[in-house]
Amino acid sequence: MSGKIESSRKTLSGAYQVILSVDCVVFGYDENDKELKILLIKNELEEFKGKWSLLGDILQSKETLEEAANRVLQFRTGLEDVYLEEVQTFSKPGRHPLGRVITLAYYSLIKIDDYELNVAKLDLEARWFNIKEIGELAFDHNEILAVCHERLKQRLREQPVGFSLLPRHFTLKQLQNLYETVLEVEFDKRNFRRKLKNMDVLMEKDGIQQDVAHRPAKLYAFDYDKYETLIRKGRHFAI
Amino acid sequence: MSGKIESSRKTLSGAYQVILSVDCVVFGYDENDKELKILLIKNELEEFKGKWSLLGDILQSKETLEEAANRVLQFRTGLEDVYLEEVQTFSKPGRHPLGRVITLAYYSLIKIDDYELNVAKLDLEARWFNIKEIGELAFDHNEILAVCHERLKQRLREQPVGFSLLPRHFTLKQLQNLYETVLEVEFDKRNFRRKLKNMDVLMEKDGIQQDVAHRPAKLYAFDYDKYETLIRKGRHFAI
DNA sequence: ACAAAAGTGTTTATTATACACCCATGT
DNA sequence: ACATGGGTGTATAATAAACACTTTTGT
Repeated sequence: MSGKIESSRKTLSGAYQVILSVDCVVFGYDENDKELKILLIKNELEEFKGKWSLLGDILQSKETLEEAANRVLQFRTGLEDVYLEEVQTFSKPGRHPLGRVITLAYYSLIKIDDYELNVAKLDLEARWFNIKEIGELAFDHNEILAVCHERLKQRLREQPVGFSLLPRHFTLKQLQNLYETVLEVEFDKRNFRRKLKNMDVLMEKDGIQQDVAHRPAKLYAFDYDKYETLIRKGRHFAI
Repeated sequence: MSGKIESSRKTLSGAYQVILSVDCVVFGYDENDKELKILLIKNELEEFKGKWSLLGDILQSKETLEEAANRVLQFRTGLEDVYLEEVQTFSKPGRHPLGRVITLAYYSLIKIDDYELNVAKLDLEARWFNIKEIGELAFDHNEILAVCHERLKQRLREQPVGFSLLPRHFTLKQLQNLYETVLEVEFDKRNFRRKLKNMDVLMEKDGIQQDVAHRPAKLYAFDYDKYETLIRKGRHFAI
């Protein structure tokens, strides 16, 4: 490795340049199958014929990386204002067969129902995959997926991000199912509910669950103001 | 923002390219003054005359970003194998006055004593600054510093990274001082020691503190094997 | 003998865990 | 009436927090 330091120069002319891309692991939670899913598209490069890829694109000149990631999400899902978090770079010199492309991995959480509403309009070649049944992806996307999945699990335990995967109104059982599925653990129903009640970050909604063949459950929504109050008190969200 | 998606193309020719740099917030802990310090160098661009900068450089063709960050650290401090963590990108189009330069922020933890040993050899224009007395830096480096400082505090609470800021052998008081300085809180001595004892991640060393005008304290070192055992048991390091 | 920091236990409050039954609804 | 999931409380264990004195060393 060279020990030379380039930034001592007073001009940028001739400096080594790269193509920067963003790749986004789009997570969705399927309540029927109780599965965590990710959205993939067919890759178009000869080198990766038949393989699936994460949603990505090359950074454009007038946007930040986060804006690029949002643009990709908007284009591929029709959704705006989705939860998006930068994860890390993948910069091995050989990771792209056609040249030096360095990618920034993001993960995103979307309400799978909202997405389904947009599919018809978008005429997509995208598909949802159960995260447990992902084969070999293009590029280093399996590695990116693994890192993002790990990050999601970590965040889910310490930040109120899970609500981004559920409909706006949900039952406590749905919330518990989500946590159990993604974290691959089981929680005691009473303790889980007590924990939520003690943190006091949910608001009760008026309606109740519809069309179920048993006692309908109460509906809740995440209450951001209550969450801020929790944080102001120096407490943390934790499951 | 354009809604076009470029990655559908089957070639990279003509794609928008950028200069990628790494910038590293180098933290050191000064035991005498009980201060968290960072290492800065004089900026050389006309636009930032007299301002100080983080340690950085432009990514070269055959290295990863992490390798670039290590190269910068090696060049500027003479140290290898220092703790280094990727934090986040800074990609606003106008952040560099001479062109589109996107930077990857890292933070690094070094043993300030080791560094001092190397200063003579290196003939550096670098200086340590108390993190509480940082003025206006070049570029968006104040923002980068703030984000990295926040990240350090967070890591210090949940990961055994603090030991990278202390000499290999340290007293429990030194460790507590470090935590109190960086986190800006105070801990009860007995509770702090009990917590460390219960986690069982330290090994006792044979020697004792030298040249102090009071009862000399026992010396300890971080024990990575014990830490791994802790993790294997499903427990976490936390202060 | 004095100064200065090292080292050490107990009590109390808080939080986490384990565990089982009755309730409301649709069929 | 029965099947299905909804909803609730208590006892115990583990962890965190608050708090003060004796010990060892150098001067």
